[in-house]
Amino acid sequence: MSKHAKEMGILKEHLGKHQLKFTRQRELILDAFLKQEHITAEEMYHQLARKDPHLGLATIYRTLNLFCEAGLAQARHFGTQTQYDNVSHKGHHDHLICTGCGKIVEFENCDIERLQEEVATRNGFTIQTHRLELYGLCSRCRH
Amino acid sequence: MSKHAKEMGILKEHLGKHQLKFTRQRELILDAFLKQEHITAEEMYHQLARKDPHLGLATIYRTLNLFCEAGLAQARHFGTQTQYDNVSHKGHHDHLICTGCGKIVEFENCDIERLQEEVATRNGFTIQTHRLELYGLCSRCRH
DNA sequence: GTTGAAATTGATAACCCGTCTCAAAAAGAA
DNA sequence: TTCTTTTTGAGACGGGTTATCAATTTCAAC
Ligand SMILES: [Mn+2]
Ligand SMILES: [Mn+2]
Ligand SMILES: [Zn+2]
Ligand SMILES: [Zn+2]
Repeated sequence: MSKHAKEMGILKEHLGKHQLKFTRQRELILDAFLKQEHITAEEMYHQLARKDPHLGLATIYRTLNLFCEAGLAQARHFGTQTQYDNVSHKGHHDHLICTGCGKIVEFENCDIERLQEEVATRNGFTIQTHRLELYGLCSRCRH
Repeated sequence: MSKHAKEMGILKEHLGKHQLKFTRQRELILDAFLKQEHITAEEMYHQLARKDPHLGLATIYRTLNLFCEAGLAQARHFGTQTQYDNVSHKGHHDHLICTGCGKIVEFENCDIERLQEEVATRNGFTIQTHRLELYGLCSRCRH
């Protein structure tokens, strides 16, 4: 049994439902993706160049976006490039981002989420998604 | 006394401190900007084309960024284009965004802000800025 | 295992948004 | 008015992502 059998199953189910095909590239990219917390398309491009020098950047973008549709990833726009966030084996979470060194810390806070719901309700909204990012200096960069 | 005397004063003070000049374009753009809650550079470009058909898009971008430096505006990246948020006469606030009609509602919630500080402290971070956006359907779009 | 329709891939062109460049114009202190 | 400095407008440019399209691969049906 492969290391990422569960996620591979999720992907295959999504492919089946949308008459999409299981390819060597999709398998390769999923394997690499699941080893990361966050990764950009370019980073993955360079990383995978060793395993398959012919893998195109467009394929990486297409595949990471496919993972988002399948619920395995979530696209986040921290800085200039899109970060693809691995959410397959942890639930929703938000981020602390160090403006000094770029370090990213994940966190989850039910109290904040609850207050968000309250705000939405008070304004007649039904929340579908949200984005909470805290930018600042980590302990190392403060000194 | 002009309608936007206070903000014009803030701008002029900023200009003075940085040996920048007060121009017809900057005055025109500030006047238009202060009538909005949020606006993109393109929107303002088209809107002002009537008053001055020769006003360049680059000037609008430069001037809106200047307003950010002067503390009159804040750049926000809701969708694909940068929204310049009028913060001159209200303090910091966050946003509810309707994914149906694009409506944007501003809100402020001290409890959420306090919890954010707690999360940051717990992780050794000092917050500089944050971004909180709640995406969902407004009451009209839900039906 | 072959066949053949449908999906996918990779190279690269196109795209979008925003910034940069630079010569001409405007500001404003003296 | 003079003269230096800043600003402007037109368009070129740049980074990140998506669109295009011919060649290849997948996979269901024989
Ligand atoms: Mn994350
Ligand atoms: Mn606002
Ligand atoms: Zn840091
Ligand atoms: Zn709506």
